[in-house]
Amino acid sequence: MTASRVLRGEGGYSEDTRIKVMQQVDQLGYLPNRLATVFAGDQSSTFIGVSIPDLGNEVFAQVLEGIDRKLGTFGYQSVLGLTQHTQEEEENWIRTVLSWQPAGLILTGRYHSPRATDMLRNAGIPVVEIWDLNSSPLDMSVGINHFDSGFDMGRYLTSLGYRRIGYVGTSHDTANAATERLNGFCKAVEGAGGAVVKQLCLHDTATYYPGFYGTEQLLSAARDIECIFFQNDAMAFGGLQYCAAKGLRVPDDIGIAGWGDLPIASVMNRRLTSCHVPHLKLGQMAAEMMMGRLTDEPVPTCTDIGFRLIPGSTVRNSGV
Amino acid sequence: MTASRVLRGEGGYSEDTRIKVMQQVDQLGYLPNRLATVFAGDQSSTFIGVSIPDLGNEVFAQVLEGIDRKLGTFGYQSVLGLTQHTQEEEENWIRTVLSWQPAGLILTGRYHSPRATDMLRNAGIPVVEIWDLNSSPLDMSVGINHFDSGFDMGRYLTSLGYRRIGYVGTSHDTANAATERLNGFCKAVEGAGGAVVKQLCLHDTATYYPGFYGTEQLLSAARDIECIFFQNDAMAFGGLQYCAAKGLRVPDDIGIAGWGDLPIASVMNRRLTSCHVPHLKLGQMAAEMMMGRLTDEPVPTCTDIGFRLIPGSTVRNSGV
DNA sequence: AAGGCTTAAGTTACCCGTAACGTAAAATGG
DNA sequence: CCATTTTACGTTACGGGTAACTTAAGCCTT
Repeated sequence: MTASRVLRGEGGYSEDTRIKVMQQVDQLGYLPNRLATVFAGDQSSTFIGVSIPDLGNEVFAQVLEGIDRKLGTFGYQSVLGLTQHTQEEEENWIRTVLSWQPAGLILTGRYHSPRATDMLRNAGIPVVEIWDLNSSPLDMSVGINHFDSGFDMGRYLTSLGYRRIGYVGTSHDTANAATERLNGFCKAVEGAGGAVVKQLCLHDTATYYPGFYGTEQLLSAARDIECIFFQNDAMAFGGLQYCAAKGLRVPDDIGIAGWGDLPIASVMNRRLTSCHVPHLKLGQMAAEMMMGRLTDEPVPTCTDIGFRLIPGSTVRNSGV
Repeated sequence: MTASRVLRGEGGYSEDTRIKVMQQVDQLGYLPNRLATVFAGDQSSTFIGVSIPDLGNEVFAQVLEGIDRKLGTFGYQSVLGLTQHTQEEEENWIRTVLSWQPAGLILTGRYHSPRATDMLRNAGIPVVEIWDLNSSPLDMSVGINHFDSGFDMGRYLTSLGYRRIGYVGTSHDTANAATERLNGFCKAVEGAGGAVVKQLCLHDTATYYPGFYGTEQLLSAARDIECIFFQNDAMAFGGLQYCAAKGLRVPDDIGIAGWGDLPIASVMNRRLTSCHVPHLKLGQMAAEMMMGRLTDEPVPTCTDIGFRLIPGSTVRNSGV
């Protein structure tokens, strides 16, 4: 009992006792059971549940890295959940992870099942919704406005004279960030007198190879496409390679635009037209907002982390 | 009390009671506190601590994905630890995560601090050491023999006639997998009458851009290098781009070999000489071994997941 | 030297779910 | 119809750490 005092260093014991206790601790290899502390309700746990769609997407891997590193500096741990973009998996994961009394949750995306929303509200713990900026979040939110980023890309491409544009992405839940980007993109393109002639939504992962064969499908379905906007950079690289393999010159024969600005872009000889999002910073900010809330500091409810359009050289230089 | 029975469905209650209990559960939004169950010692937790060096490296992100998905199918959760390749961070993380009474641990690498080893032994829970195959593991191990994979690459490159070879990697703890690969590589090269003329170990992350400028450094220090072996594919891509930028033809002027076979390789017009490791499968296997041990099934102590040399076309075709 | 004060250490109760046991009522059986 | 079994539900105790309280010992003051 006195041992508990010694280990927490709260005082009320003599130096002799402290030494005796520490000797026993060393000798027995004693590790405190933090479960008991949390269970007793004396303090909250140092778990933060973090749900991420998948790690095959480098972007989310970096967000998670940012989160976990920042949490680590505060002595907190991430409990991971890969929810594969589905609300159902997210709901199940939330139920499970809440039963472990986490100190808070960080969730990717703004759309949750009704039951999930209920549980989150009842849990009474901080929740940060990331990725998709949510102006009326459950609690806190950090991310970017995907609609706007798609819109900006659409405006940029049409400003270069592109009118007949294609889209290659993947389909998962309809209400996700990529769909918002596509919506913003279409709005800008159509507003400028262009047309998104074909939208291809593959039932596959949003990675390199689907980008490759998706481009093939798109171009065989609509030969007169002048430019393709991809769901992300990985798919755009796949498209770029398809063009190279088929002898299509980029940007002379066709324009290519991605989204997300993968690290590999930094060493490519040709800069991919894309949209940069500070992934690592996004993750760190999410963790900081969480920690701020847990330490009762004033925390902004909503943080727009911002994006930056990268003109690149895989689209033509200026209007025709 | 009867409620506990109803929720666990263990029987011994009437249908009327069941309905009444479930109504209350729905109404109150009751979620069981699994902490209490574990704490009472009636069952073990469903946490598995997973330590990974970093997620900037796509390879480890995929390993983690494999682990977490597989654990998820068994109703287990990963508690993440990014240990940045250092034993000290690993030890601290182990101490913390053990205090949460995890059901088991999955650790990257075979080298742990003495205290960490003590804690792991005393914890009395399953431990899987991944990545670096460990023939005498603490408990279980799954991975590949990195020395052998480096050796194979060295033998392959010398078989093509390369004699003056360079290496570009990063330095972290000396005793890690990349170092083992380099050791195997050097042994093979020297055994075949070649020489690893310069080994560059950058104090940076093992990613694209360090591969780019590392190549510059290496080539300016040793101009007569015929071929470069990189710590991983990301660095090799950086090297490839450096060569392209400087007008060095690959493989005519210089050979380039990476390691790890990144997904992006699948769409490159030129196949990077590399070594394929089934990352996702490695992670899944680690999770399966863990679950097997937890359900008292017989589990192999050591699983060699295997690698496959990819000849690629960034080195010359055959001996000079 | 008696009374008050400080410090060190021990005791009790609680957190929540469940194993183990207890009990009352209903069902079964001879 | 009473004895026995079964069913349904209640009670108690426990796990490990700690807040709150109690006790014992040491110290000082007048």
